[in-house]
Amino acid sequence: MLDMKYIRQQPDEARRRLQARGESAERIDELLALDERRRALVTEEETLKAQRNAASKEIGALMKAGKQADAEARKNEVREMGERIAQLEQQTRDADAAFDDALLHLPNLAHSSVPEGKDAADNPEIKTHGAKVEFGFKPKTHLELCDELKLVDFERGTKLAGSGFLLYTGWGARLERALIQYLLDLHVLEHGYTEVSPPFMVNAECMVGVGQFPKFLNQAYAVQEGLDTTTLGKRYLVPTAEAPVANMHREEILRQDELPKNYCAYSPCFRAEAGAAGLQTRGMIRVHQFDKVELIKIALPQDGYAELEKMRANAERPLQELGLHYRVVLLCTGDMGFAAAKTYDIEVWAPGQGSYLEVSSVSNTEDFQARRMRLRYKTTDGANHLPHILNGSGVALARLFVSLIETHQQADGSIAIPAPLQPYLRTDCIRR
RNA sequence: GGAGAGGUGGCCGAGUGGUUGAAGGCACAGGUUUGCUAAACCUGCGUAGGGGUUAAACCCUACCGGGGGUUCGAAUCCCCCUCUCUCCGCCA
Repeated sequence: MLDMKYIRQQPDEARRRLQARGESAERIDELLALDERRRALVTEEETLKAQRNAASKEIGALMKAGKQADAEARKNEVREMGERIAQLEQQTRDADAAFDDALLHLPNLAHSSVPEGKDAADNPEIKTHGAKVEFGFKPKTHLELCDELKLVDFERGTKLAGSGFLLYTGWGARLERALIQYLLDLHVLEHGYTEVSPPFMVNAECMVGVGQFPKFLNQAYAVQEGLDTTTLGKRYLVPTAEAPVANMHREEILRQDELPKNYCAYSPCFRAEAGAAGLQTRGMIRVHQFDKVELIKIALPQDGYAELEKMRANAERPLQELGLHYRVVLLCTGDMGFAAAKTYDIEVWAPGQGSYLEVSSVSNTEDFQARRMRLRYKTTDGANHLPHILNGSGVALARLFVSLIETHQQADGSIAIPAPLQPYLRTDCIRR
């Protein structure tokens, strides 16, 4: 959620920055109009309330003094005032709702270091690590490897839950589990994050807090208890651990010396991908459920961008250790997610696909999410401020799995396991 | 699912219709005393919105889980909802 004071004070700048994100600048003017209407109603309502409060106090004094007749006369006056106030209250409520709805639908504005651009084609590549693997043989795709080594049973995954759901089997299941454990250990033991294991469902408030709702409600899986339709929408399967973890301190006031908070969490991620084009019935690139280890930071505003760089380095680390080739791109204004002010995407090379796969998105949302969830911190002199909230995948698993097996496949069809993973998998090679 | 208890400021905890935004305590900030630390004492200290100011000061409104109602006036009375806790049942 954007700062309305900023929009009121710098409307031209807000218009320009919103436009850079591919949104219509008119939305600022709509918002300003709604804000003005809202404030006019509030002012009128509060003036009347002040009069009523004063009159009520007088009535109390009159009654105490025994002047019943005078008190009754005043009561009649005030009663009429009450009717007008009730009308205004209703109008204010409606105006507030319209204003809030408009504000909640506006995306975050980009940080000044973010390049302007229209879409992914305008994202500058800022770094590459390693090089595309060369094979002395024709490399297989992850689909072939999964079939031959029986790592994933795509048909049965579909049988169990429908297309876009995976059934890992044998070494595939063990590899998935090993990767989760490896990633958690890396971030917790070596990068100093505090591990949390959150609920895999959250309420709607959490979804609003991180910016998933109201705009992307159709992307979520809404849960219902049995056939009781009144419970539909009370909870949603998490699209990412960011939803529960970033909201851990929602509506709290943290002490400045508690920051930064660094959290790391594993969760499965559920995404309906409504309307997404090209959802493959086979393959692991785009699915409705995948595993992910997520990093979350709550930081002082002045530290937000330094923490973003740290987090990006933390997210890159496992790719380096696993011997994977990847690149980092800086998302341009037109390609960023709704809540982000600045985002790095980390894309890992998948030789069988002949393309880079996004395995991590590392963002600073600045105070956008904090304002939505009313999360603040108190400085030592007692002032409340909004912290920066950062999130980053560290990393997404299904695609990491693809890159890993495609990269480390060998001529005989087996897969070499990189050293850091061997203790978790208790083997150095997966073969039939 | 059944029965009961309860949601008050950063925390604990008083408060059953009229200067109660809310006693008291803790925590926190500033100060005094003091070899240091500690202790004691004094002072300050909720959140949000609107108005106001160069900025403050200041003024107003709302908020005691949420929403309605009664009333001139509600933390306080009534109704609904919600969440938490305890016991029972069921269950991984």
